[in-house]
Amino acid sequence: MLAFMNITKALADENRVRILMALHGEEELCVCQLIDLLQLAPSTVSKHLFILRNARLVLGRKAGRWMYYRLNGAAAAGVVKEALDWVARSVAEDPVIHQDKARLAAFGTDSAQTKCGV
Amino acid sequence: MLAFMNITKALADENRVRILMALHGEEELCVCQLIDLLQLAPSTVSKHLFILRNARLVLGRKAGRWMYYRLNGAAAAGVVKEALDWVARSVAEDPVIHQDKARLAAFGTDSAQTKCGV
DNA sequence: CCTATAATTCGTTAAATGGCGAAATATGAG
DNA sequence: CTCATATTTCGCCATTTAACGAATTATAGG
Repeated sequence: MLAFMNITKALADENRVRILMALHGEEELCVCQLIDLLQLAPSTVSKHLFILRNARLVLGRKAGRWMYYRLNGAAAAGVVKEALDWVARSVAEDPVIHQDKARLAAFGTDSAQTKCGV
Repeated sequence: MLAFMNITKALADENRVRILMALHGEEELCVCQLIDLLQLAPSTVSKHLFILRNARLVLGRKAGRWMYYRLNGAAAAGVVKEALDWVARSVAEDPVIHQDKARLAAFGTDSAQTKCGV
């Protein structure tokens, strides 16, 4: 029950759902990209990522100075996988999510914004 | 997004998950049975039910002095149905939920506890 | 070694949440 | 009508949560 409640609590925040959906489109993203996307303080985004990691919804990989996050996919428990699928199906068409995807695509082509060498 | 966040916020409380799972086993339950199950003040349970109803996870039916609640099943939107299925699959084996089911079954046979004529 | 940068941890603050009891509402019984 | 009962609404309090900035940690580069 604890693991399940960690997941539902993690999903009960719009910014964390936006993070999950941003990762749903991309292979992985570094923290600075998520900071740029959500327009929140680095410490705030870091805490959100801690909560998502704690719920096993995302996985982190450290590479030099940068920390990359991705969805917990194949290795994830059934509960986690189903949660991620449900979220993706439910908000894929949402305007906020679409806007985020467009913004992320812009980062990709705009070399000035690409700080972390992605 | 608002509707989806209403669902995730509704699921982010253990007592509300217990209510959903109690309803998953039974056709419908009246508020007094849920009060007895959760051992919470009537006003507290009522607020939880409001939140679940607001998220469209449950439906209410008034019958005389009693209010009966049931899961929002066939009539529910896809998001809601998938949420309920995910919850059921995820916590069906949880000891707390099992205990609740046993307790509910006891209510059924113990006529002293059965206040609302079910 | 020293500096700059990415990310996290810590401490604080404002807002949201869950709990209760009291009061209000609605309905059935006498 | 009046009383008792089931439920909800309201007001309050304690706890949790999301946000920030400052301080800390880790790493790359000069």
